[in-house]
Amino acid sequence: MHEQLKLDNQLCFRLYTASRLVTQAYRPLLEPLGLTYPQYIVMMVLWEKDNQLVGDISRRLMLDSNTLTPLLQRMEKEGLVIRTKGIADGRQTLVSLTKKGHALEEQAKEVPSCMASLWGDTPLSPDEANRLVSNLDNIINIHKK
Amino acid sequence: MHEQLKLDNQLCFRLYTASRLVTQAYRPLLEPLGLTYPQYIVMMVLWEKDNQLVGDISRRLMLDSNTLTPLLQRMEKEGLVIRTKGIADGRQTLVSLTKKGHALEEQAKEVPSCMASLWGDTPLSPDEANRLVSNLDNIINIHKK
DNA sequence: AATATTTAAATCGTACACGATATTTTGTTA
DNA sequence: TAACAAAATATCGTGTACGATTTAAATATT
Repeated sequence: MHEQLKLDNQLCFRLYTASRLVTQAYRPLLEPLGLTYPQYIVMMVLWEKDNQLVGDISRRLMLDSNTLTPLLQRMEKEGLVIRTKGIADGRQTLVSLTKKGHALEEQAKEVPSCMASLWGDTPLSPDEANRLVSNLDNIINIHKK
Repeated sequence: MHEQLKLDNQLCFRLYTASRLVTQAYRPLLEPLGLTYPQYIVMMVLWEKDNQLVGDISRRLMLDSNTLTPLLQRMEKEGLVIRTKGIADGRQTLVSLTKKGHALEEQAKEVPSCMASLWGDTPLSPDEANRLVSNLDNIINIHKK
């Protein structure tokens, strides 16, 4: 047996699992808002700044149009956003919040603290958390195109 | 704007992105083996110990049968594993490596070091790496059922 | 200006994830 | 022991991910 091929020695498996489990933990909080996790992060991008191009969202979330376009189409069908063809540049698509999409921010503002409370008894000090975040940022930067 | 709703303050988004990007980095290494990343971790489980039940793999990878069954069926179609009904307990399904599946370990043993070399110039000391792993394990344990 | 190249999204096909439900077999209980 | 509850997979439907290709519009070249 090749030692390096052991699952327990794999950082990637831990990332994969941690990501899945944390995303699952969001589900009961997001379901009342009618959002999936990917939809939630799109909304966060738009709540920060409305009227962004698909390309803006793409760069921010590091997701390509083959993922974003169908996702945004579903969100449009739900009445959360509107997609309009770019005026200056006809290739672009502008994504804007609807009134309903805007209003959702009020309900969503509770979500982060709810998640935080799930971690209440975690042995993860603020210092440790910062290090974790910066390590993840490093990993992301290594693999970013 | 609600500060906590900013994307940059979200640990989950970093986990999600890091996981996606690292998995993508595996692709060129796994493609020659004819494996996807989820298939690769199933193979790792079976290389460690052959002849395991779907339930064993399920507990190990924390993936349910609704994910594993189709995945294993595809792997069976590729000739990597065989699925046989349990003898003692007829509800169970035993997953075994084929000769081809066994043989693949030889080629796969290069994968971890190839991945490691991608991280060659990473400012991530062994100590830091250990801490990262243990933080991820904490996160996983918090959300494990 | 006509053609070629690049760019921004969209489309398509395949493979996960996962909630919900169904199926089959085993264990339990009245 | 017949009816029932529990367990192990499997199936189904929806929503991502992502490589590959296509489409349409803008820019660069000749």
